[in-house]
Amino acid sequence: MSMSHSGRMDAVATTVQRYSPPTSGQEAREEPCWPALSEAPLRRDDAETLAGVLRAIADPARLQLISLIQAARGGEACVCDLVAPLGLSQPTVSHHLKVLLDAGFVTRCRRGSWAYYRLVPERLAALAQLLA
Amino acid sequence: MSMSHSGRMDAVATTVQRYSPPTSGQEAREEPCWPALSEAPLRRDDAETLAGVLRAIADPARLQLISLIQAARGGEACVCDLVAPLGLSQPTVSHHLKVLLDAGFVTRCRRGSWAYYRLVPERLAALAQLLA
DNA sequence: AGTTAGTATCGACAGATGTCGATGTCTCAC
DNA sequence: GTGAGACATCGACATCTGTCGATACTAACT
Repeated sequence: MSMSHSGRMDAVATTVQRYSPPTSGQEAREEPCWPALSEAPLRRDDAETLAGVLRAIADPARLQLISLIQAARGGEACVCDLVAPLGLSQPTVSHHLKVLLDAGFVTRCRRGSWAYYRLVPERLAALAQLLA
Repeated sequence: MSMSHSGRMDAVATTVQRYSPPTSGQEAREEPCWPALSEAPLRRDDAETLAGVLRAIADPARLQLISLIQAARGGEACVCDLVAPLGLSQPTVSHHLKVLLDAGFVTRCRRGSWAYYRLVPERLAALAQLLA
């Protein structure tokens, strides 16, 4: 409520469609405010954007990925640590991580030849607040 | 928090797969507790159940339905009131409402030849709490 | 009974999605 | 430079999903 809450979705849309990976590491970006679900009526394009974000986590493999990354030491995990627990092929895991990345639920950080993924808890929190 | 929070998913699963419509009207049922997303690691079947619930609302038409029902007078709306705002055919709207019904996000109550749908706000709230 | 109106179900179809093997890209070690 | 390992991308395929028109069902009203 302290921030402007009436911003439209356009800014969010671009953020969601392709979540720019932090080119140099950290994340220090505005967490966007979606229009609350209780603010009816929801416009069609707002609904599409919101549905896109929800669809990103409406998948068992991706939910397990979120869970695994959160539980990992240091709050980060690389792909090779996630393949076995999921029981899926490496390309498939990479694909799911990319979906989560594009939706802004995780960030990627390359170190050596490994790619470490971390959660963006504010993203989940924002979504939760929106549903409540 | 007052209720037992460590219940497994099995009971939930059946509730989710086919949400028994209140045969005689009211809703007075246990709202199930999913395993929190933060309680890692998430089992595969738990992830599937949770993903199923999320998929039910990860659709623009269904999000708009939720929004429209909530905004309707008396907190309820019949199908004929929802067809026009959504711009979809009546069978399609009926289909989406059934998805929401099966997932427990709405209840149905027939009065005359109309079918009135209401939200189950606890369902959304439970989902929100789970993501946070 | 017949008619009308509101919903639900069915069958079909196009488009989206999850999955994999094969291959490309990048980084490090030798 | 060569090779090996970690990850991403590509192409293909089967399955799932949203959508509609047609039709069946149900309740009210003549």
